[in-house]
Amino acid sequence: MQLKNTPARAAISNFLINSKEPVDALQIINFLHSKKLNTNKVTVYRNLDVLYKNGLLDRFEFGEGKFRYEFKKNHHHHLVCNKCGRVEDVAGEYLTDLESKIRRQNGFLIKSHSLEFYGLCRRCQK
Amino acid sequence: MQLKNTPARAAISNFLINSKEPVDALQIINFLHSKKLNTNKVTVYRNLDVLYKNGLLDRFEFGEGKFRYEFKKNHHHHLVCNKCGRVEDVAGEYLTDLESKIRRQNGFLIKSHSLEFYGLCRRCQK
DNA sequence: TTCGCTGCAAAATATTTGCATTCAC
DNA sequence: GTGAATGCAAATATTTTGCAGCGAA
Repeated sequence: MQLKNTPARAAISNFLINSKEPVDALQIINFLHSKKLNTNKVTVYRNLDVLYKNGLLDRFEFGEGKFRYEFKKNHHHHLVCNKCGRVEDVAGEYLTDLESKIRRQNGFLIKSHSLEFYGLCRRCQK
Repeated sequence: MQLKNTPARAAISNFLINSKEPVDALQIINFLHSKKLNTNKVTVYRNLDVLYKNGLLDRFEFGEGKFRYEFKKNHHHHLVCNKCGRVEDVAGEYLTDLESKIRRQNGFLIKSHSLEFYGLCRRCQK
């Protein structure tokens, strides 16, 4: 499928690119409204879907009952603060040893993994 | 809070204990209905909530947009098959080295982590 | 008897679908 | 012009809340 560059898509992509942490659909909708770009929420969901399916976005769940998206970047994991909700990145570890062990022991062919850490960020420990 | 042993709670707990993989609310509701125990879905959700908050259940998300629960057992991770949807366990690795590295480098205090692998189970590779 | 549990109705939240119209290329 | 994108309304899926009555301990 041939992706087109519409104002809504550009704004959504821009917001995602500039976000410091994975964002959910509502945050995008609120941002667009604050910019007087009154994009319909359906359009936001459809854009997230298309961008995700075309491999431009990564999608995560952090135990919140909703999805969060971020522009694809180097493999990394997330540190989710249980207190303030902030999400920080931590450089990706490929878990290669563990994955080959699983391949040997379970016969399972791993395509991807998802690793999140939960706890207290530096700021919230004080 | 003082937990009581009601028929609904017993049935839900039993189903969770006997399940080979984490289950969602709907699976529990369907099971109860199949047993002619027409427990209301609200009761199921409330039981999951109470059992989870009392530390009897673990709660996971596998990128499906809903929660799955399982009776608490030894620390382990999940192998989620992208084709048939089956979930298998893999013995827990504590990621201790990685966690202390994160503690040092990010100042983040880790309380828990969640690690899921996605790919193809042995059966679905054939 | 008390406090937790349940059912029912309704609401809240997150996401998806149908359809007609508009727009990017 | 064609296929993709959008808006609106409506629907679906998951989960939560209010309230009155019931039941386990």
